Amino acid sequence: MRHVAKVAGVGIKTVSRVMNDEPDVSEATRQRVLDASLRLNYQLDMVAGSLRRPGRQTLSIGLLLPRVANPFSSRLHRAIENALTPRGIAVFAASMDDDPDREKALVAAFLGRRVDGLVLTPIARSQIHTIPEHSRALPMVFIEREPLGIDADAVVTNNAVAAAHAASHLLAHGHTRLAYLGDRADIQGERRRGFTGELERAGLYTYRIPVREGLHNEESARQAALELLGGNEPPTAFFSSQHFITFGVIRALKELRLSRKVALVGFDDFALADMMDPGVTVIAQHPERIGKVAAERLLARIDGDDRAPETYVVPSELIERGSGELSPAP
Amino acid sequence: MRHVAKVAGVGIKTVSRVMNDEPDVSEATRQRVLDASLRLNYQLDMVAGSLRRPGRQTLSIGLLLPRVANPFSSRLHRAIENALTPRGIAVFAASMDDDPDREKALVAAFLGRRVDGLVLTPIARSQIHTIPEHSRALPMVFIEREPLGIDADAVVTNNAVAAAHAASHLLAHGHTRLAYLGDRADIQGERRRGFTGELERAGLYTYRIPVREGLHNEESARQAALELLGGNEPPTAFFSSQHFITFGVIRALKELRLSRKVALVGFDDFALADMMDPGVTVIAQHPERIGKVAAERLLARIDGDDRAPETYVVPSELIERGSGELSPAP
DNA sequence: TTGAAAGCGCTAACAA
DNA sequence: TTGTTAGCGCTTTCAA
Repeated sequence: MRHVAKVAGVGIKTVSRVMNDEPDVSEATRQRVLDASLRLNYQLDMVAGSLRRPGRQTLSIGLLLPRVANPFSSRLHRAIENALTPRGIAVFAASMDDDPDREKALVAAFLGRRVDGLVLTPIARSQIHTIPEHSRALPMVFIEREPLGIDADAVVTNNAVAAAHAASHLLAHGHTRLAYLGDRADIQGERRRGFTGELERAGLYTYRIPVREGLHNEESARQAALELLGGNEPPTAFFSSQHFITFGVIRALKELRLSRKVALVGFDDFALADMMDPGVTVIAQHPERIGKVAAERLLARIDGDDRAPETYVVPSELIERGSGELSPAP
Repeated sequence: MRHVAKVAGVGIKTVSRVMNDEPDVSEATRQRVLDASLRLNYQLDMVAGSLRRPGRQTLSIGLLLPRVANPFSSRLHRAIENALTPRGIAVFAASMDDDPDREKALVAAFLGRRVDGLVLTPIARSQIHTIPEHSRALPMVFIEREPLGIDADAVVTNNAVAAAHAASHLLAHGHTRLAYLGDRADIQGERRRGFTGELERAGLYTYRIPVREGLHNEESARQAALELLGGNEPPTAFFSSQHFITFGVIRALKELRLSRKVALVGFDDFALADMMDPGVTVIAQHPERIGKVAAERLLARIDGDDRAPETYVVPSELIERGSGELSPAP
């Protein structure tokens, strides 16, 4: 920049003004500076600039996802990118892999890079240990789960209501022997409670409803489904709390040729769900909407909004495709 | 940092040494500095540090993907993250949406943030206009396509060979009326040439092979497939150059109840491909492998490797699942 | 409208 | 082993 100033025959501050499109520069000097910067292949250094700028903004944010390659995460990522790119904000993205230590390390890495804000899907039960004290005031938005031990906005799906809806949907089709398959009990507890709560309200003995949690992948979900279907009093309907669990159930049902006999409602929509046989009824979350709301909240906080933190609930949608509308064999 | 130094009663450089785990600090002073930094909630500022470090490394790279939410992109992203996180390098990710202007703007945004390297899946035909002159020497790795107008490493799938393999696979099952459905002719030209080239070698009149390109989404692929199937001399086998085109063909075949009559081989594997009816035969790329190689090349370049750039070819794999093994009706 | 000086938080080089 | 000084490239402040 100093070099450009010299070549253009102006002061260094004038170059800064031109590069940042600040007013009060005569068109003539503007042109001279632009010419010089082009000739010298000059490019403004945002990193150095952020050091002196008030608030030290870096125009970057950190995004902590369960896994960048998981479809829900990546759609969320995209929605957030869409909202931030127009403001010139770049996104650091990282995967946490259900590992609280990794979550903590990644938060530290982003804080060290002086991001202007953080969007995170928390893994750790409480954020007291993941967010160091000196950064509690950093603009932050939590997704999927409200923060514990920290005050910040959150954007969540209506998990309990949606799961209850799935339960009543299956009840309405005549099922009384239902089963719940889920991942981590702490994270997806809302879904389980919504589901079993509704069954209880309907007068079912919930202790007779098998609840299998801690299913971390497609294969363990498949195993769990096979086991239940092989037991006595096998379920006539499944509810799965996550897309890969749904995949496991689909496999189990297909293997046993029960796809058209046993009902299934899965949380999370997925590609080609309607092309399966039968089509898979799902509760579709709206990652695009969730990401958009989260990004907007983050921007508002970055812009100084200091209202009390709120939790925003984004409704999901039950999409009937066949598998959830099967009735139990008489 | 100055503050921590004062509280610990040491020089500022000693604090720097401790925070960066440099040697030659006595355990006693180390502890005093650590105590002080904890008491003051101090956190090292990497942004400021990068300003003075030799080579000005920021420990961040830019990753330019077609779309972060597309499964191929996000798996690639994950593989790159896996290779770079252990080195403490953070990843800026962004979507280009097939828009050369956006590509250029994002490159500029990352360069302005002084990333240590760039991984990109180029959209623009030539990179002369997207990579400004002053950054031609920045460590860079191209994915899916070799760079034009710039010298850099590239990592690609064996597109032509794989597509030729798909062609011979379909020929071996007795097909003579085949069709090719593809996205952008410039980007996926290798696949088309590999496919039609093999048919030519087998003695087919390739001018009679319908080639539909420019299919930008599932719906246009579906339309194209429906049209071909409704014409005279409908194809008995399809080759699709990309996962969403495969989806469109699957839809078209299902609508016409031809899923078990007309063969299909799709480029790119996808979730539940084996659960379709019939299972979908695909050429599976290995984004994990591609990403790993790309990240390793980038790290090598960052570490000063200055050998002549090379193109690395990562083999793909034809996975038989049924749809590609159907024979034409006699 | 323009420019000079100070300093953001840090690390390299060198001195003690 | 420790500390001092200079300066990375920029923007702010303030003076011209």
